[in-house]
Amino acid sequence: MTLRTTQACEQCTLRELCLPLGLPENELWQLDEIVQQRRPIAKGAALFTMGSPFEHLYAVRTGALKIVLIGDDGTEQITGFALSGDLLGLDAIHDGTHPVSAVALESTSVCAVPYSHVDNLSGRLPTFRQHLMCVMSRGLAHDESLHALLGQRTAEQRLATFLITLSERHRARGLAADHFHLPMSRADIANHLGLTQETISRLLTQMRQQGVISLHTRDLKILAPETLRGTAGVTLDPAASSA
Amino acid sequence: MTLRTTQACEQCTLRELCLPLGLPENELWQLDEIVQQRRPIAKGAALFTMGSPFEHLYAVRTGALKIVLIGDDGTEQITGFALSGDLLGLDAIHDGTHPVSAVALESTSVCAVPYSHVDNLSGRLPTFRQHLMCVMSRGLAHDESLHALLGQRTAEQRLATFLITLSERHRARGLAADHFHLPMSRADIANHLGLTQETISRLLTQMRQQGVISLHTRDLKILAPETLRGTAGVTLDPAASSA
DNA sequence: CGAGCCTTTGATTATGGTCAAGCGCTGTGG
DNA sequence: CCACAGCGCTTGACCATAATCAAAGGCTCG
Repeated sequence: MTLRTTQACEQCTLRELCLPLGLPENELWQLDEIVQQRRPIAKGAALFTMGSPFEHLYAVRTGALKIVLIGDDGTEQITGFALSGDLLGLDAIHDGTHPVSAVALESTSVCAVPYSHVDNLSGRLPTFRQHLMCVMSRGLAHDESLHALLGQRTAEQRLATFLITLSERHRARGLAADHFHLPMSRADIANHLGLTQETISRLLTQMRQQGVISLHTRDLKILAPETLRGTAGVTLDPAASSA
Repeated sequence: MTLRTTQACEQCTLRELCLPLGLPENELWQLDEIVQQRRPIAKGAALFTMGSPFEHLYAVRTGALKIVLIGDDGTEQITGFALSGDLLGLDAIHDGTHPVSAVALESTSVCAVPYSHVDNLSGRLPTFRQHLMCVMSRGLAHDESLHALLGQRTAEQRLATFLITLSERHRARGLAADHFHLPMSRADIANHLGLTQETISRLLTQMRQQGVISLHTRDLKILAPETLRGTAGVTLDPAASSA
């Protein structure tokens, strides 16, 4: 299940996004030491499920996941989408149990880091500790922006903001910001934004007709980023989606 | 402006909620050493404002505040309410600037802790570091529940959940869970829940008529907690409101 | 090639928003 | 102590946005 590879953080293309950020060259090996690679998670399978014991932090290497919270009555809420470089599990530290599930939207590979080792490193390497605090802090700030998005914005503004945020996250990874693949379904987007599948579909059609985007199945091109930004109305911090 | 008092964490009634939690007796003085008391903040005044430089973490001693995020277009979103024992400013760590404002809802006093000292303590005292991580982690988990509340619930469910959450927070502070004062206006509640003042007013009237609550001005009694819990439908983690 | 899911589109409805007016605290100054 | 100003709250009438219900078309994968 868990297999070590020769893949080192030092060579990873995600160094600048992921945990290693801020660690001096000569300390990097200490992180490498404790990072475990996992075999890919199949589309639709869970990396971890709500209620399961918390042991590892995960960093997404390739692929994408949705973070899902299931309510007492069975309703699902997608609280975020994790892309490569994102860190998962930080919300589980406080009670040793995952409060959400993480489900792969496509074949996905992750690095796993035992949390006990993370805590240990935190005590020994100030820069690592500070970086970890920054990641969590950014998560909190991001959630506040999301709250504003759901609390104050129309369906159109939410969708526009969502697309821009995705675009920015691609840019941050050195990928094309104006042409990418949507790993999630319309229903997933709708759920995340507090809307319905039908509303998302109608809005996408409308944006297509207005020439703001081009979209075939899940292949998205942003044709008029400025227009999109205009309808969004607000800027949502493009940082860490979910924790 | 900043005055040290003889008030020690050791004697504080909030010890079990606040930063000292988890610190062994013989380490507590190290926290006392760096905590500063501030003169009370008047109703309507800000403890800090969005965009201002981040230097201190704050712990609410008495009173209550609303945490407000102001959008590019001037719209305000109240992302949470801070009660005694709550920690403020954790969302500012990542970029050295407060992403929100904190405005007193009534005369409020706080303890201020320079963040540089917090970081320093984190490095030296593992239990302190772990507690801090727990607080942030709980904040992240709480925000996920809030997302579900805004994304999936009706106006009535949101309000019921809000009242229950407030009630639980009072209970956690050793106060009456079924009879307390609402420090915020109807408009503030509405804004926080993504609704309007009028909707909140109508729902409160309805709950009053059904004998679920009694409410005169801002004096709230929960008469039928189980009924309220029933209409809420979901349980929202009553932990740290906002960070 | 077919089953099943995802997506689109249309018709209708409902929840909560908007606009508007009046009441009632609360606190201040005469 | 009372009067009045101002804000907060309530209530009503009407409206709009997005949900719901329904049906059909289009990928994807076995």
